[in-house]
Amino acid sequence: MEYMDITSILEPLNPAQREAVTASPSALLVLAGAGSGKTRVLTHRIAWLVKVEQVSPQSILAVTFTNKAALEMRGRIEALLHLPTHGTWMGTFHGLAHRLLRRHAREAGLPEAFQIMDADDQYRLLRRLLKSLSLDEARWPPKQAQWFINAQKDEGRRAHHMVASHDPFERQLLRIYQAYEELCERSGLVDFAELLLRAHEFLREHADIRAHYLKRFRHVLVDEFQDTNAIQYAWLRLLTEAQDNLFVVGDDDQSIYGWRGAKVENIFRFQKDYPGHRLIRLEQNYRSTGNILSAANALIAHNEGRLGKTLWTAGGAGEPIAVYAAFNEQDEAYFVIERLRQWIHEGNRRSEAAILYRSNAQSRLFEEKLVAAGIPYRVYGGLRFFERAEIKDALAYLRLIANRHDDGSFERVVNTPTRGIGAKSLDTLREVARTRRCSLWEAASGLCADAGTPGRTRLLFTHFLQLIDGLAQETAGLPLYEQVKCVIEKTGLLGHYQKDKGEQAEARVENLEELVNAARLFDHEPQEDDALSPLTRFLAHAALEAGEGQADADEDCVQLMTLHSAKGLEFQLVFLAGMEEGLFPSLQSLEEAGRLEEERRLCYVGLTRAKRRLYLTYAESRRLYGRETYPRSSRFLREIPTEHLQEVRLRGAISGPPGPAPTPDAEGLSVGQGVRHAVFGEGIVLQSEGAGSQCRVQVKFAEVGVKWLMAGYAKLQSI
DNA sequence: TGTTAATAAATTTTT
DNA sequence: TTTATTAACA
Repeated sequence: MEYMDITSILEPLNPAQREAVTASPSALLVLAGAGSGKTRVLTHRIAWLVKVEQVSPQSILAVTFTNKAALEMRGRIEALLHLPTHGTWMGTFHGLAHRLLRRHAREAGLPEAFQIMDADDQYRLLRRLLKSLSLDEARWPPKQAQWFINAQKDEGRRAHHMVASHDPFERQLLRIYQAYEELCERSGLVDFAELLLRAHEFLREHADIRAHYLKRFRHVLVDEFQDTNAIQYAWLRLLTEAQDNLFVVGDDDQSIYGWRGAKVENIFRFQKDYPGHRLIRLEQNYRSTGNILSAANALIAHNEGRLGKTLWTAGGAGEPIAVYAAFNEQDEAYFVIERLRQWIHEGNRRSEAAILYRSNAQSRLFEEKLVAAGIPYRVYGGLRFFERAEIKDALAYLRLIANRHDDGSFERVVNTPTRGIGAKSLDTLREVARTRRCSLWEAASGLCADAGTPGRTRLLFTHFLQLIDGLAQETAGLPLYEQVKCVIEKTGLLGHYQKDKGEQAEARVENLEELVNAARLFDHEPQEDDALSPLTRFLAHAALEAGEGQADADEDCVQLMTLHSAKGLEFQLVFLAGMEEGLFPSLQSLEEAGRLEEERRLCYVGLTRAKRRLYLTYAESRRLYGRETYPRSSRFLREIPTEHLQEVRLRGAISGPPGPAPTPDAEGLSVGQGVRHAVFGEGIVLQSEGAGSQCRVQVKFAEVGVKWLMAGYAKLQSI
């Protein structure tokens, strides 16, 4: 019987995969190309450890980036082992850090009832904070402060670690960071980056507890290693002192989240920090045709400093990649829809076709045309369930019940539905809270007790406070879904949306009902975490797993998504739309050298999503932000050898040599192009207007900023 | 308090 | 062009 199990673990593997799965103890880096069976290696490795090496599932720590990946891994391992895996710490970095912090809240310096803020909560908190610091939002955009703070935390830097910069702007940001930390501390709030940072600091500073986990986790496995940021890497270092138990899988060519703090360099650091490591490359691809792979290989070869990897397939070359030069974006969408129609007509599944694009804004036209053609489709991205306004309102009430001092939640619902508590009352309330350095809840209690407060204000606040206190008492012993139900009814939230006759109101009511349902299902899930109340667990779940984007996943429909969200997926038929300079690679990525390489990796990801048929399309003219632009075709098209491409011509006529010809406009200038000016120096063309002698171009110069120039006079030199 | 007009901005996104 | 946010208004 044992023997059979080993067969099922090893048989589906190729030699390289088998080598990785059965490797004896040592740090191991698996460089897994797109479609080379990365997840399979990871899951089979775990199965191997448990079945053959007799490692207890409890001593395995497996980390992924998304909940989806974690779920998939768990499912596949259970299928492989015929065993439940609940004893295994398997989850996202954030999920596991959260688990650690809940377990050791006191040692980590957190209140037992600490709450997790999602990005939106964090943004709102910062907006309030900036206001309370009397900083002008226009000069200090909350988004920028948020970005700054998260970037620091991702690097493991606390405000007090940082030396005040000479740059006054950064100095102010640092002050904001400082104030933000204090505010979070005071209100028991933890943002996403804080989960990781706090867990790291806590493990670092508590040698005894660290020793416990070091002993426990005999094996640490990491998926998508190229996406780890500095603090995640430091975290892994702490947990793998033994040096021989870290198994990471990743692909430097698929690192596309550098802008979010991910460090491909971690792969190189790994090689230095774990000198005894082994490196295994998975280069056999089971997904795409030979043409697609050769194109992808050729494209990515334009990047420097790669670890190097060449995908190959045992299958045939397949069809060439089709390139279509559309007149404009309308024509492009029209072309794609026609080909989709054909595909469906041939009896293929719609869900096996995907339209991929660089930016979300591009989806609109495809959607319009798909609607007109009556083809069902699904757009990925956008608001997820737990991010919807009405759901966040309901959760805010629940959070207030769990923790009265959660000011963000207080502000969110104190006047939702309207209770006559307007901006003025809130201003006084905030003022009281600030001077007394207390929470809004305490400030409101204070106002109610103070005889000097105007009667109306006092009445309204008393009402609100009683509502929350009352709800907390009433729902105390109830099952979770009853609690949720009670809250959305008694607070008037449900009634508020039921009365509303707006377009979205009906959907909102449905969503609130769905929330009750989600709570019911959640309560039935096996309880992994010890002493936590169901409500606390549910709130954490809502923040950490925001849910799916759209519900109608079961219908067979065409998939629309950005290149980023396509990572990890595969489709028989792929359209890569908008292959234009300035769009893809995006304009802003042209300004920094490293970012162009990331765009190229993104293109590599896009190409390797296709299993059988791939279309690359671009428009010779595109309306962008209400202006007509005449972009050049993407350099990425030109980086693919023409032997793998075939230009598509509508209306039959077959053209001469395959491959896209660059299409400069009359002046030889196009958006995104680098230029040199005799006086202003080097810059990038942002847009152009008019034609012939009237042609004007807008150029962003490195030194003198953005300028409009007459193309005829400026004597711009292409670079 | 909710609506409307004006204004500004405009990649990529998971946790 | 669309979208979001904000200030002014009824």
